[in-house]
Amino acid sequence: MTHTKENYLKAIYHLDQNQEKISLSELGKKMEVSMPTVNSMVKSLQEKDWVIYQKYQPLQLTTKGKQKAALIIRKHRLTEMFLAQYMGFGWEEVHEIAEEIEHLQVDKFFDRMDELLGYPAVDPHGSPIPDKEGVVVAKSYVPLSEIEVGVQVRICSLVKSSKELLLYLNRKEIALGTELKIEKKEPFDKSILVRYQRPDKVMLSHEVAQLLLVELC
Amino acid sequence: MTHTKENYLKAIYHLDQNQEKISLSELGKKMEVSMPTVNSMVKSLQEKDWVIYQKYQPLQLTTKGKQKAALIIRKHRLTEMFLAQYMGFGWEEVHEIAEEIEHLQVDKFFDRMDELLGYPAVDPHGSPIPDKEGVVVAKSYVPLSEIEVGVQVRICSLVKSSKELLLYLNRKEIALGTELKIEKKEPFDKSILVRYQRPDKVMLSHEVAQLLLVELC
DNA sequence: CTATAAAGTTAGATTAGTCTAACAAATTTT
DNA sequence: AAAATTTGTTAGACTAATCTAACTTTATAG
Ligand SMILES: [Mn+2]
Ligand SMILES: [Mn+2]
Ligand SMILES: [Mn+2]
Ligand SMILES: [Mn+2]
Repeated sequence: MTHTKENYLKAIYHLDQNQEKISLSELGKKMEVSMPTVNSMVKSLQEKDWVIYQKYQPLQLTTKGKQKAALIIRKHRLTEMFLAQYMGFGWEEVHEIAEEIEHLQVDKFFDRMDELLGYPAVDPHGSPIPDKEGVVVAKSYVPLSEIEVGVQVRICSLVKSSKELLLYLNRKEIALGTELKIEKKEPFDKSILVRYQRPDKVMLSHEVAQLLLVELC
Repeated sequence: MTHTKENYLKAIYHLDQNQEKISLSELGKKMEVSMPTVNSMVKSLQEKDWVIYQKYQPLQLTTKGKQKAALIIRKHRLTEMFLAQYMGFGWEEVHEIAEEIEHLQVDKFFDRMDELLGYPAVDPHGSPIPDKEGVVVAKSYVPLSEIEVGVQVRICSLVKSSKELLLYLNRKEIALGTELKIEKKEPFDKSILVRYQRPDKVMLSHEVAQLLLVELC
């Protein structure tokens, strides 16, 4: 399995999480390649039994493909955790580096990271780390946008951890584990006013609140 | 620059250290590829101005090529040091892992390792780490085999750090920094008897003694 | 100084991953 | 239902890295 195919498989896996059916054009967009490229790639992924594909039909990951993808994601997330915990990188820096490291073939390296980290369950963005069999145990959190006024919650994960969001949260001093209380909800734009370890109350847009996954506390 | 070309360049660099002239067949042997493969590769390395090459003539690294190679070796050795110091890998394990990691393109990662390690000058086998400009400052040590009886020395580096040698040294409890005194030299097979932090004296073959680079202490 | 052997080259093929251009099928809009 | 748009396919080309087979040049050994 090549570096390239691993990235396709991961992309398909992530698309699979959000939609049931995966179109070639979506995959092409995500991978930033032309349609003929994606077309020939899915044929070759099919030959390895990682996807099911028929002309003009949407793409589907096989169980085998899902597992393969999960194992790459395991490497990715373990790496992110290691970069954050052991090397002092910020949560907004780790993804880019892990994107390369995830393709290393030497298992020893990832096993040692796992051990040093004490077998972590989640990455620095709160996403679950698949186990060595490729099984993912994901907790079901609720978007902050759906919490009622007066309730106290803890930030546990993010829907999409784009660098921009992470830098925004840094500026607001919001991190995983931050506990906050909903002070007020503005019906007009659905923005919310929250209070946490800062002196002043902070306003969060609906857009942001939708991306923050929380649990009650 | 691809992963593959980086490995060729490194191989040429290492051959260059030992011999003046580098033949394609040697390079082919080192890289475990056929002669036509090595032939077409050197042509392509030449186009990038990393080597000088003319039909039927031995290969030569350009200054540019030497620098490129040194920067890859910098990544390799920094990685080895990090694996040993921060992740608890043995000196016999690090090379194989570093062989993969050295190709990562993300400079941030290597810079952070360098910083965390306190800008080390040598790798876990005592080989010098080239600086960010690709300049190598190599100390000139002496093989243990050339030291006279009665002299006290410190092991500082190895001529060739094969896994087999490293495991042998582990068994003998010899590491970088080990200080030893030559007790006796056997003229017949040039083996030497040494004493160090062990209760008993230890016999080292000429073969081994040639590979251990020492300085007086 | 010829005859082998070793080293190096060329030609041609293969696989992986990519592209553009041209066309076809499916979907959406009018 | 026809037209327009989007989506997907095919054909053909390119680069990188590799191989085998056949040949040539250079080196070595009688
Ligand atoms: Mn990530
Ligand atoms: Mn990747
Ligand atoms: Mn090494
Ligand atoms: Mn390598």
